[in-house]
Amino acid sequence: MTTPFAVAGAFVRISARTQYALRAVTELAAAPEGPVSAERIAAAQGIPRRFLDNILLQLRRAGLIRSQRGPDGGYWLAREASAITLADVIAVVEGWPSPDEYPGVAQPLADVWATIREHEEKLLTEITFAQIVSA
Amino acid sequence: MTTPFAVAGAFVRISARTQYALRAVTELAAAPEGPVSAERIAAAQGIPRRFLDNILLQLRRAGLIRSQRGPDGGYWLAREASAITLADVIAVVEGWPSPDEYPGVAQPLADVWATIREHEEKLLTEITFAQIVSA
DNA sequence: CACATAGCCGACTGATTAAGTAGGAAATAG
DNA sequence: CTATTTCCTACTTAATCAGTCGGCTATGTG
Repeated sequence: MTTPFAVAGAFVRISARTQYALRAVTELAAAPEGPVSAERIAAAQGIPRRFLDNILLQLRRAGLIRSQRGPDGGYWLAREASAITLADVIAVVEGWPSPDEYPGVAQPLADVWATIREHEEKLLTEITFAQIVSA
Repeated sequence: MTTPFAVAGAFVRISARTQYALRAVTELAAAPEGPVSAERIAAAQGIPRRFLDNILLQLRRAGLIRSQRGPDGGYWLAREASAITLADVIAVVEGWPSPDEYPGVAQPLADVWATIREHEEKLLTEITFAQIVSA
């Protein structure tokens, strides 16, 4: 990753951390029953190993995934893939920020952002990882 | 602006520079005939003066606004407000980057970003500053 | 029990970008 | 000629991101 932000549009910036998180969860959703090691996820998705540890830890603390230590340990989804949305993951690693104010005549701009945000939010809360892996 | 990014959503991040640019153009769109000084814009929109200079320069070089030096000089729109879209301004200060690849099973995620991006782009290229100031 | 495996955890570093500043030069109106 | 206001390059500072480090803790196997 050369640029700090991977990008999908002028405004739509997705941090490497968020992408990695989404991809890791996707990997878990696609895996058969049983734990998947961080090592395997890292290899499959080309994610720096130590960084991934870090992210998986965060996801586990948030209750999205579970883990098991020791040999043949690893990670798995805490709920079914059909019950985890993209928004769930994003909320954990990025948080959902709140909009800010616009002075005077520029106030209507805020409505535009709100529209974009709502659309984004709708999409992300509707798409589950079950859909992602079956696409 | 305390945070580096003002934010409209989890992914939709708008830099201060871009916001200032949009607000400055909005100010020009709302103003009566004749030049508006950077000083006035800065005051009306709470934009750091020197920073604004910088941004206005960029907008002028891109041909979106025109300027006049000296007393009672200032800036005005190069075209009618109804012929300048939000996307025009954003393209100048941010540019429109291209999407990137997703490995293996996570590939469908790219489609989601694409959807978000398309919606965003559609909106931004449709909304003009005439609409903003009359909202 | 020893040992290998694999997750757990906080702190830290380096690079990049964003945000804003500085110092003046060049025009233009009165 | 003086005040005003834009023009322009370069610089400084602060934040964030991306990724690393070192070591600890749990757990299955022989």
